[in-house]
Amino acid sequence: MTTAAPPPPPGTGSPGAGPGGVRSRAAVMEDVAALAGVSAMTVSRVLNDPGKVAPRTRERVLAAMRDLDYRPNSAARVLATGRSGVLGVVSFDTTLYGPASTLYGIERAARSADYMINIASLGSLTRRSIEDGVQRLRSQSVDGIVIIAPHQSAAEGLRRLPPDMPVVAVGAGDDLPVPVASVDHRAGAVRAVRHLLSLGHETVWHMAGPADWIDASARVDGWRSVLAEEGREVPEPLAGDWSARSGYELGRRLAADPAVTAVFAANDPMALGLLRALREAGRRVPEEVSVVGFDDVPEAPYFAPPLTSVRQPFGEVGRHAFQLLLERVDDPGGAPGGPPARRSVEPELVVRESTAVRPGGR
Amino acid sequence: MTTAAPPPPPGTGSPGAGPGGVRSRAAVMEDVAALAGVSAMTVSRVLNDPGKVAPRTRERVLAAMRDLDYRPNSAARVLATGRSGVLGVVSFDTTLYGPASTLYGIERAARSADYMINIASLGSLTRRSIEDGVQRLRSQSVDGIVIIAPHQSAAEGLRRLPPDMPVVAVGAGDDLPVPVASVDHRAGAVRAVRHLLSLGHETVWHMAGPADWIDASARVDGWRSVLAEEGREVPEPLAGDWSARSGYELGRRLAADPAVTAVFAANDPMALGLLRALREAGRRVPEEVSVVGFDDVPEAPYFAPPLTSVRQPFGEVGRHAFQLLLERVDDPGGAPGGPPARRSVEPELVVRESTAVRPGGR
DNA sequence: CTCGCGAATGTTAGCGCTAACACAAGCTAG
DNA sequence: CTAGCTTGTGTTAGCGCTAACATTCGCGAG
Repeated sequence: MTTAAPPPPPGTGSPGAGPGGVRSRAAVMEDVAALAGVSAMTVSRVLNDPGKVAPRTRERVLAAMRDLDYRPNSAARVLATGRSGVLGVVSFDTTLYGPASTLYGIERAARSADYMINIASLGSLTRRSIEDGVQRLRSQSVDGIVIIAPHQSAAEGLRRLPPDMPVVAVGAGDDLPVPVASVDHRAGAVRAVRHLLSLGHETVWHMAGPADWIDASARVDGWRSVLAEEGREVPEPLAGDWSARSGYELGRRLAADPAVTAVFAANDPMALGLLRALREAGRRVPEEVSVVGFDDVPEAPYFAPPLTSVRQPFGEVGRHAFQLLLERVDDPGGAPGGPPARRSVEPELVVRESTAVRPGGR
Repeated sequence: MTTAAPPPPPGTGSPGAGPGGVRSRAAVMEDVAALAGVSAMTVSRVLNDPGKVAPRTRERVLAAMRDLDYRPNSAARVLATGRSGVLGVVSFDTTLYGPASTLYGIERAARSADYMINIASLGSLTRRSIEDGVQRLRSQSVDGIVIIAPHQSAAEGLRRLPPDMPVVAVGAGDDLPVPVASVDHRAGAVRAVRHLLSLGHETVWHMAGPADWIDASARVDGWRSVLAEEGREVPEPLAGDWSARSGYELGRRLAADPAVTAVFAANDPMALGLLRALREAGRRVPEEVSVVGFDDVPEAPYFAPPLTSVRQPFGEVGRHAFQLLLERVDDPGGAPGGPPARRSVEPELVVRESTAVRPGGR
């Protein structure tokens, strides 16, 4: 636009005019320099290294910037420095509570460090689409990339990344070649299941997430390990797709089985679907069946009944991801050799009214 | 990084070597040109205007690009052309279902037109913070900005925008100086209220959103106008903050009033809170009280009971916003004089089990 | 009084790309 | 067989900024 557009029609006043002159295009560094009576380099220094400019000069330059409403052109800065102050985020379905909250956490952390966020959300979860997202961000000269895609396919995609681009992953597996910030899903599941066992239930059924999601399988692991450790029977887990709908459909199967007295659902929407299925089957919660969810969405306390759930500190995970990425950006070599950094947060069990002592229990 | 970093440790082969050498820095256009035996300009043309290059040459250039894994540097392109292929989105709390879904819709539309998305999410809704978000995006050289902030303060902020930046708003008021894509909240409220009246309810209570949100007041308007038109009593609306929590708290007041037989809640989470309050007060839904929500979140069919709600086509609104913005970007002058474009989508009422004929009614 | 040094500022060049024009062929029309 | 076009390609300059080096000035040490 700057050079291609014809000059504005004559007579259109003079927006952002300097003293006297008619200025119509946005001010550039040279304009500020001229107005302040210094060279462009000095203006640049005021922006990037104010200590190196004499206070009097600095004031003059700052005043000129204000007068002209000067705003540095980031493209030019990127071209000259190779750094953009922009981080890329690759994410799948930002409509889901988890990804959305994580993204939000990253964005807040980034903002406070004066970084901007470029998002590339994926239409599907495949190695290809992840690589494509990374490439699209790369060509935007982002300084680093956060990948929110706790999915098998992400793990594969992450192994074939360009080595010169700092990348961190959120909530992905343990054996990745990049730093990972995550919630300890396994520990969360352990807490949920222990809670149910402590209420006297013989065993705990599990409504899992999709098998190819890493969070989902970590929760299955945690659930299974507690049952094994305590010598309980391990029922076959049912796999849903995170949606309330799938929770409802699988829930009807569980509701029909009188042996089921405690269910650990892999997320809150599935737990909601399950609650409906139980209600329709005439099985009362928590009197006959106890239910625990995962996520602790803000609505969980208002489910029928209020849902006991494992709270995921998404905001904190987002902050950690940002921190890890920043470390990589500032030190691109970064601890080569050793395994990449992990930063993991323990989720917390929030007990509400959907869990109770087993009917006829201890 | 490019120029500032110290040279790589010796032994890593010569960076950017010619044929036969080890190449370490990313390839640039000049490298591709050399390999293909043409000038950089021809490479540029292959990228931007392939028709102007002879087929044989084009093939050679494309092959060279592949060989070198060449990826154009967008910063340089921006600097040279003034266009970035990036759109900015200013949004408030992308954790909420509405903004998140709209953002997602915009992102999908943008991706299919090869645009990238830069987000600036706001910590608070004030004129200042909106202007700040716009400025941060502007300095990133975005081609245009979508503002998702259906709030009074946005309206104020929008009036003082730089005139040279294409901006569209999502779901904001009617009298804005920029194009607006939105859901017709008023029509949605009208449908909800008419539905309740058609079931025989004498009148309909309203649990509103925050008064300074434009969607909220449009829904209040719709609700009030139907009642007025039909000559019904208009109860005082109760204003919440969109959260299930506020729905619960206000809901307790409504639940205590035996005159209340039908409530229209301004969104689904508030309706959820209300459902809990009614349940706790022993008032059965829908036998004693009918409830309608707004948004139709994916979980609404699994509430207790499944919630009748007004479905907002967020994805479609996102697409419209993107379209409007694209029109502005391609034609910056764009219909000056006349009022800016509006594109509004009618929401749809989805009837489920939370509404029924008034107790003892016709 | 002169040298040297640090602080403040200026100059030059170049980041990678594309607009605008220049040029070299090959062609058709007169 | 030359003017005049079209087609394909190259050359030059510059987008706005900053790294690296160059210059100027003032001041205390020798």
